[in-house]
Amino acid sequence: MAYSNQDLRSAGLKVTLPRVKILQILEDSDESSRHKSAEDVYQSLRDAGEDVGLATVYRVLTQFETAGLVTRHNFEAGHSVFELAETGPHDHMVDTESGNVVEFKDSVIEERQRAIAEEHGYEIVDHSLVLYVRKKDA
Amino acid sequence: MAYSNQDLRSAGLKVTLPRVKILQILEDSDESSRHKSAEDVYQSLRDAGEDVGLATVYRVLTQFETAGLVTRHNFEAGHSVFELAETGPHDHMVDTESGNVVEFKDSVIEERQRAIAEEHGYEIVDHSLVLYVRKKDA
DNA sequence: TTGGTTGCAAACAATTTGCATAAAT
DNA sequence: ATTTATGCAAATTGTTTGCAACCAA
Repeated sequence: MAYSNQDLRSAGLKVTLPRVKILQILEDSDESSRHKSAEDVYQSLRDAGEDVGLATVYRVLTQFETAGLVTRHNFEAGHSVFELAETGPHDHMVDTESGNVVEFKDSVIEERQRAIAEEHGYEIVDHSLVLYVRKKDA
Repeated sequence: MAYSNQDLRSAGLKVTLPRVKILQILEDSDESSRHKSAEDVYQSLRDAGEDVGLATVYRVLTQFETAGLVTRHNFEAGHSVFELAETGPHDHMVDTESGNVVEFKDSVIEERQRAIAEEHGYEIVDHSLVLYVRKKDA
């Protein structure tokens, strides 16, 4: 279920080299490196010998976000990280020592969130749950 | 249970006008405006006739954070907001239309978080849960 | 052809830092 | 008298924008 050029077209975006390459980079990353900053993506492009400007990386990532292809996170101040949106909604656990990110999903928490918002007369538009964790030493 | 000059001293910080004033501003804000950006604090200072530089506001807020007197949040990219730490751990609901912030606490969610981290061999060091919400139209 | 797209440089916004001066202990 | 803080301006960092050249449709 990888994104295709057709997905770009459907989003009203022309199929250009920068876009295709960036999408590829996001798809090719394994689970432990799904979350990349604009700078990360930019570096990957350079490593792959592609001559794409950093400004373009930002523009494309923002367009992808608008199109719903990627999700932007602000785990920490100062910079955003992006991830492909194909895995559906989920939350994150960030290992404070290794920087690793683990994804998880919990319906109990989801339901509680909904209920709490409702108690206050609200409906949830979006949410962000990040657990900052440390490996438990045996 | 307001913070005092003694708390500043205990944190190894000299009791200076900027620090006292900033602490005061954070304490005097009512529940609906507990969360302030550095710029907000800076404006409050100017409104109060105090001539404190913005750089100092940033420095002091960062020192307060280190000392555990305030907590920094990154609700959205681009800027941080700070709040007094005296109310203990809790989560946030941000009204996407008015910008209002509502605090809440839910032990069911807390327990699930703990359990989930544990399932992965982790212990929670910190966490951030923000619900972006919208008033439910009747 | 032609309107969307890119690269580059300049513009920006939030935050940090260097340094000489000023204030706290 | 010492040590720590402050204000200001300059420097950084992450991100956005203006614009002329460029490329996909």
